[in-house]
Amino acid sequence: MRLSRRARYALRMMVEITRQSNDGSKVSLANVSKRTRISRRYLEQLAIGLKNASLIMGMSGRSGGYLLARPAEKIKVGEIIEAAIGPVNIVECVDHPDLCIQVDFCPCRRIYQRINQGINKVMNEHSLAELSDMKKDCEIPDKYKPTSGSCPVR
Amino acid sequence: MRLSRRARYALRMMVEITRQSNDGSKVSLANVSKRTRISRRYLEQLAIGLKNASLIMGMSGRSGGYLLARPAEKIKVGEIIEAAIGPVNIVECVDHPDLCIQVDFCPCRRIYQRINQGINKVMNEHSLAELSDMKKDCEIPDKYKPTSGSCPVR
DNA sequence: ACATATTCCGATTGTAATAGTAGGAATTAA
DNA sequence: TTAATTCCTACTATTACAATCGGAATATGT
Repeated sequence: MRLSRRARYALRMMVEITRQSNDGSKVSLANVSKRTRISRRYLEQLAIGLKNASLIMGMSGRSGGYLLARPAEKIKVGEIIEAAIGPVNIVECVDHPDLCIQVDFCPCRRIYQRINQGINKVMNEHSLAELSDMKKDCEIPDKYKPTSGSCPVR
Repeated sequence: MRLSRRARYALRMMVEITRQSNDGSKVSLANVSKRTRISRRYLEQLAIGLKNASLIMGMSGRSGGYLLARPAEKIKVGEIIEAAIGPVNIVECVDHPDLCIQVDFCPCRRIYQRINQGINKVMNEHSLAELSDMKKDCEIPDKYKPTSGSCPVR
């Protein structure tokens, strides 16, 4: 039961945009890619989803880039994850009750719902601002920064 | 972020064993298969894991079968799921910190840990006995029971 | 005007995890 | 000795995910 890389990359991307965009300036995906070591191509895909969810705004053109659509305090972690991978439900029967003939008699259903609630509660208790706060050792020291090759950070 | 079918089947299997084994009697996988519509072959695989985790005991031979290794009250949902799919961690870096060069500087790590804690808390708050309790509409009415074919219950 | 850096869009391919099947050995009761 | 069971290992199919690719549209700086 893993959180997909897609979701984690989306979080890292948002953190990076927040950190780089100090005074509402635009941040290019090329820059985000350099600092996160996630390929620009992949970031582009993620950006579309985040944009459609109205979490960021994108400007095309030469000095284009992205910026947050709202203050980081008002963007919840859960919103970012949902934008990246859709609603978080650990079982299908929540989205598609008709897939299971025993939904109404399923002894486990209540447990699944509670786990779901637990996950979503935590995700919506924390904002992007909290994640982006750099008050202590949130910066990767140079000696850990790879200089080339694909992303060794998972 | 779905709970695998393997884990859900393991839960259903355990519930079925609990319900069928009233006075500590053995329950054959053939019977479990009939009632759950999960293939006997697949149940066999799951049973191995549950047995290794000391949740059930298996007796070979003609009138063999499985029974709970402990009272259902003392078996937590989390134990069953862990026996089926291993420890529940939504990110790899908990199991394998060396996979990510930025573990110590990861802004998201705390969130991941909290979500993990939330999930595991719920899973260990509930016992197999609770799931197996049949006090109300936990039985699939006959009209919903498939008579042949592969498992339509997911 | 033009070159360039960017977002934007759809398609494709590669890869790993999961689901499910299969054959047959070992065990034990009827 | 037959039959029903657990037990063990391997294989195959399917699916979801990760990642790449080509190129169009857009805007900017020079």
